[in-house]
Amino acid sequence: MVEISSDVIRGYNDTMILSILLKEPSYGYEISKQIKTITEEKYIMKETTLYSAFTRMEKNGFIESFVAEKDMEGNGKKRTYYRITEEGRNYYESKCEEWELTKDVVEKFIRS
Amino acid sequence: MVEISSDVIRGYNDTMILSILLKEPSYGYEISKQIKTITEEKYIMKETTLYSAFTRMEKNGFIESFVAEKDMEGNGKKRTYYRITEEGRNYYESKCEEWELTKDVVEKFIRS
DNA sequence: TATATTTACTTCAACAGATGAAGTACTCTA
DNA sequence: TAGAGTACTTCATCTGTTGAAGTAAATATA
Repeated sequence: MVEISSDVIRGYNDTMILSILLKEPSYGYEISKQIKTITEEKYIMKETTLYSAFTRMEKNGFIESFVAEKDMEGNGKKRTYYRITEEGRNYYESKCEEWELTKDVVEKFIRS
Repeated sequence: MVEISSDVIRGYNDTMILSILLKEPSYGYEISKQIKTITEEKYIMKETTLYSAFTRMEKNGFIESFVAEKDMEGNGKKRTYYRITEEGRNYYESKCEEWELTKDVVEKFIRS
């Protein structure tokens, strides 16, 4: 089985998280499960990678956090939710452009 | 202008170098110029990145070095040439497979 | 012939992001 | 009431990239 190495996906962890936050605010555990589902378990983001991405992106102004005691139905434990900012949206857009370029570049070196 | 960040291309610097060495042995300065040409200057590998990749890959057994005083025409200065090994070829092949998977995964998070 | 540019590297310290290990604590289910 | 699931946090370590700086031979230009 081929596995994705961290050096390859490194530049896109933040982008994945932001793409999920584009739809609605969410929190760590939920985002982690979504990434697993969306990629059909081809990629599982490590907890430490995820939470350190939150810290970094909040510092960079790409996301904002707020604490919610319970979910809408009054279930679950306290969570830290994150919401994407305007800067986050812009960053996401620029990453999408960068991806097209990266794909072009890398594929010149990949056997077809 | 969109620029490729190091975190994105990180996992593919070694692959690019190996793909050039698949054709014939080469050396730093020449490989660097080839990458620039092949990518139409969309990606320029930094010297330190390139030379540290050589050290790492030689240690990993993906490439072997030999010194040539001059080129075929008797021009130029002393160079350290690198030749890809069987392990290097295998590594290259596995990276190509990994790339297909990575592309699939990343594109699930990129706006189309 | 003197100077500038190109070729061909090397060394080193600093940095950022990913990671494993370990721990905390609450909630839900059987 | 025990165990699984939820929801994180802290910390030390590792790897690859990078900037800055330096070395030195070969070639082009004036």
